[in-house]
Amino acid sequence: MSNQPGLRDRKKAATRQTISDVATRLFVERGFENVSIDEIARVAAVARKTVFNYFPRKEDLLFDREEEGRELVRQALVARGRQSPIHAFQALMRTLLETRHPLFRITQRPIQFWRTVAESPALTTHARALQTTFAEDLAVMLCDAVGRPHADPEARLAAAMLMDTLVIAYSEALRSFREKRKGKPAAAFASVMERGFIGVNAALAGTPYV
Amino acid sequence: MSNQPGLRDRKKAATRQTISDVATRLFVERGFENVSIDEIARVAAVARKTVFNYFPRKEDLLFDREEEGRELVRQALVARGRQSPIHAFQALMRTLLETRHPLFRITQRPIQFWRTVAESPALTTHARALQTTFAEDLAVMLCDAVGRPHADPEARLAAAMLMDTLVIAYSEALRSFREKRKGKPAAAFASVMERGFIGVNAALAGTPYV
DNA sequence: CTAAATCTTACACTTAGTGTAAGATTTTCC
DNA sequence: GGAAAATCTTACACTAAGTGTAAGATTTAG
Repeated sequence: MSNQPGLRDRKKAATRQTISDVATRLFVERGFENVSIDEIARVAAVARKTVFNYFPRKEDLLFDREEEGRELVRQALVARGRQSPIHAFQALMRTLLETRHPLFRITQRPIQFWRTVAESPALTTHARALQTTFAEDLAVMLCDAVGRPHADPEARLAAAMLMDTLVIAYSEALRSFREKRKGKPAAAFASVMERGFIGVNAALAGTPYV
Repeated sequence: MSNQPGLRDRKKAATRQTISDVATRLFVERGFENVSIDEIARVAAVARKTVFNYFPRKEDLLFDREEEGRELVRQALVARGRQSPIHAFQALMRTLLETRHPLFRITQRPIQFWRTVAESPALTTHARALQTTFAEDLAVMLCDAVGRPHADPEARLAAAMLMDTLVIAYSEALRSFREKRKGKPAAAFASVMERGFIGVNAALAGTPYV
């Protein structure tokens, strides 16, 4: 089963990457609404339809790395041993922050990225939708971890609160980075995160999730 | 200053209502994506552009009563006396539930409404965006109540968690209504709500909000 | 090397949403 | 009561996102 990528797959990956790179650059430079798919296709030297082949919606051109975080959490939940799922999740987040994982690292790139998002209503809406989708997926993972049906409201509550916590903590880290003075971004992140975790643990007390 | 509505305003209100009614009926009957603005304009006997005059986006044709809840919360927060803002908010929600306020009442109409939303990706996304917007507005109100700057992460955390709680509680009430057997919807609502409130109060302990 | 599978492309089409200016109606003010 | 100002509706033209289809090009399999 030594399945090397093959020429076709390599070309596809290259095309996809080219389109994504061109689009991201143009969006950051000139704003999401001021760049048309036609222009992206032209600059990437590809047909308009090809852009839609890889990215069904215009917003997908920018948000292209969602699966990473999901997979990280999934792994941590299956390998959690005797820990409760929520504690495993919280431990993972603390580890990612302390080890300066790329997803949590604050540099100029994410600053630019999120400024571009904030300046576009469509992108802001899409980011919110992604957050909710992620929370729903997390809820399903939590249900699976304790063997409850997928619609369990306790899991949904936990997942939603955890995502809120992380999103707000991250946005505080970004702000702390922009306003140089007040301490390190990681400290701002941890401060909000620990407060949120306290809330989640209290809300879920007495359930198998915590 | 006895400013009665006047003919023009009455006509405007009537036109707006007609368009909204026609649109809602068609969406519920045939699905959001299967009804075009052209058709709504035709059935409502109005120009296409007039539809956009009243409802800038297609989604706005369905979500037309957002301001009510906001105003309810605003009132409760200014008239809260010596209560903390979060307790005032929670007390308001309990009252609305116990007094069977229209916004919380579960009948066939909201069931249909939310089924229509659930069947359309665009509407689902829009509903999520509205939830987040509401949470942000609530955060600002909380900040104002205790005299802190608007971006305070503690207020944002509290507001986001409160909104999650209410949305999930409401969706459980809807479900309890659909699956007749298990108890009254209000009980399902209260159960999730009280759990969420415990979490929020724990997360915000030690702050002026609680 | 040929045939099947797959990717890219060109073309045509639907629909959301915007801009503009002209026509119709309401309000205001003399 | 009537003319002018303000406002609403409408027609028209336009941009851009997103979809469907079928033909051409390229890679893969046998």
